[in-house]
Amino acid sequence: MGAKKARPVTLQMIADQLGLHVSTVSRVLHAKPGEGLRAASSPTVERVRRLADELGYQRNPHAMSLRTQRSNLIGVLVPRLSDVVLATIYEGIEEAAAEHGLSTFVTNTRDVPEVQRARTEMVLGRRVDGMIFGDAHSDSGFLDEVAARGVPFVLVNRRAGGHPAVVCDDYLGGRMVAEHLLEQGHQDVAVVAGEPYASTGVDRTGGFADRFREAGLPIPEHRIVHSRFDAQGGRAGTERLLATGPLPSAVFVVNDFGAIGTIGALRDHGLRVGADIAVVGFNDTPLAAELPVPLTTVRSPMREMGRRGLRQLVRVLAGEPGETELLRPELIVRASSDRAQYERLMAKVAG
Amino acid sequence: MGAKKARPVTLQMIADQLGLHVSTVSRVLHAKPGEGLRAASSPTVERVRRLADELGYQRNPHAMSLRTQRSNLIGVLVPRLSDVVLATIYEGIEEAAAEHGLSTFVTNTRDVPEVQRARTEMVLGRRVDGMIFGDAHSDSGFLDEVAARGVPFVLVNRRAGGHPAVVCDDYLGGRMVAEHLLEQGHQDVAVVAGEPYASTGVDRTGGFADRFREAGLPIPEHRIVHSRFDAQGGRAGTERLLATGPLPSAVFVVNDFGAIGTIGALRDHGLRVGADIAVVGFNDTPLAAELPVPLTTVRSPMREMGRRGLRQLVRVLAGEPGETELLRPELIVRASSDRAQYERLMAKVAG
DNA sequence: ACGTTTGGCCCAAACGTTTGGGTAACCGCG
DNA sequence: CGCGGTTACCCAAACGTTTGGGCCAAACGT
Repeated sequence: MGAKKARPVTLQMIADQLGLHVSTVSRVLHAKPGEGLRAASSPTVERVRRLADELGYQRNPHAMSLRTQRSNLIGVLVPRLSDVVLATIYEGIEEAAAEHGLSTFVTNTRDVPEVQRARTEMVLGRRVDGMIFGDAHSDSGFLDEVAARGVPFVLVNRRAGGHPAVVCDDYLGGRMVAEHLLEQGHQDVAVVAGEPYASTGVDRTGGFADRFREAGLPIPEHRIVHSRFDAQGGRAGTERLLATGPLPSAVFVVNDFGAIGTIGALRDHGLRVGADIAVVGFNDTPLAAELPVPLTTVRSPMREMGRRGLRQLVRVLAGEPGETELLRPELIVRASSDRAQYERLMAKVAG
Repeated sequence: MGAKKARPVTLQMIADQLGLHVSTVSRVLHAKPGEGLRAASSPTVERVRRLADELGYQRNPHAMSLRTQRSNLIGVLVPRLSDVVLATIYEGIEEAAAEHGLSTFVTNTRDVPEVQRARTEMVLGRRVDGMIFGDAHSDSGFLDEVAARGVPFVLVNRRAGGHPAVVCDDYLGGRMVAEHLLEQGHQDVAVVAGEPYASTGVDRTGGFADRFREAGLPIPEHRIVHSRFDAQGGRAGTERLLATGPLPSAVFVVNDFGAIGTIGALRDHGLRVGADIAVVGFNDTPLAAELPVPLTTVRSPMREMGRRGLRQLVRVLAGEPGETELLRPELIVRASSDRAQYERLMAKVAG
């Protein structure tokens, strides 16, 4: 039979064993360099330190949180963690949090406003020091309320209402895609634009449309459809596009997973991606490169976004003002929209 | 300017405002039905309840944890959350946890033993009530230690060393795939078997190989390669397979993401999945159905696995013995390995 | 020689709960 | 009228820290 779970070591035990007072031990073990210098003589400090890690002392976080009114906990809300984009951002957050001695709670809101509210309350009930929202909706009413309550937070992934946010420069990303398609000679293009409440899709679409307008090729209304961010959404959006007019020569789907759905829908209509029609996604998720016809997409620094989001939050917690950061995207051209690459690919398959 | 962050409401405040003692308020608000019935008269109970939610009272979890030595927190370790399989399992865990009034910490270990150790210590340092490991290695030394320390835990995703676990019946899943390929007439098959320390890959491969052996077609050593669980791994494993002999007629990749890499590698070699070679994955991740040639795979109840894992942990926390559960997988046949479906698909594209 | 500093530590309160044990007032009952 | 039993509370300790304020003795300054 295993060891019973022994009662954890406390400052008190250490103090008793050394004939010291608990406050002394506390200062020795936890005082930041600079204060608490006169807490104990250096031989005493040594004895305390030695005994502490001999016994495997670990500070009780509940007692500490209770006393200091600081939990070193932060809450993270995302639409869904099974979306690899959000999962990767969260990995960045968690990684950086650990480096700062913080722990994170993360939870799904499925983009449902009531769930966002409920989960926020529950997270706040856990007395987190701050929050990170990855699921902001552009009508920022809810976030305004949270801000008004004095809860420190930052946004990642999506921006909203001028709250401090760390996001990809989605507008620029959209422009880059447009630029690329223009270079490839496309004149009649369409967009599967994602959810209208998410700045990601809106900004990507905005940049894309602006660039085409500047090129004298404004994109008509009916060439832009909204959809969910998953494969099903991409598929449905694409079906709608195909139903409402002649075939465009290229389609920009604001999300790689949506693009997968688009590719499926095109296939169902007997269309060959890369030959009959160009497709471009966004985010450069790992599967983009591996598709039978590799997908052109825009790489967004997701992990870095998480890391920086956390760093911003730490700043806010320290009382500094939160800043908004725009991270630079990078266009990754592959066969789904590049004639030359496509030809080479086909040559290989045929050969 | 927003409201300053008001000091949260405490039992004390409620008690003072009502001329009651804090202990009375505590019992009124938190006593389980059955005890504390005689804590207060029903008009008093009413007054307390009303005031409490008028002021928006929320119990301070740190104070409670400190006093009761129970944190209602559980720690979850996974290889990586950006793997949609683990993310989905975690969603199940988190969902069920919320229903039980528990909160979860989750963190990545990247399957690196030192990281597993370090993160476990950090999680335990947060005084969680129990843990769920999704990253067990089959040499279960580390987990044995954790168990010996009296930490309550259960495993999900991968089993190891007889510790209570909730996993897919991977062996059966492997057999199902073999059965299917045998029916399709395959005689020379290969396996991309994943990491050798993960029971998932090992069991799937085991079931698959056993069934083929029973059919009188034992799979030679060189037809089984190990690899990482991601697309890169699948690609690398497949390259090795292709380099070491004649082309097999089918390849079983123990993970959908690996299969994506396999498909990419095959494409690079000018091979058409579904025509020149059959491919089967595992897990039925959302993209499997949406691939240009939809992927045959085995559906494993990932979310349910998470939910049940948490339920097992709750049982263990209640002092009952933890049980191991095997969840039933389901074969999903698609065009990547089914001649008829493939023909139909091609007919549509051509037509 | 005597006041002042400072080094090295102790004291005690406080953070917000929970919980085992009171204790008055009241009721019913014989 | 006296007594046991409720009913409706209150009391206080405890959980493990942190932190502002002591206090005593030794070292220092003049």
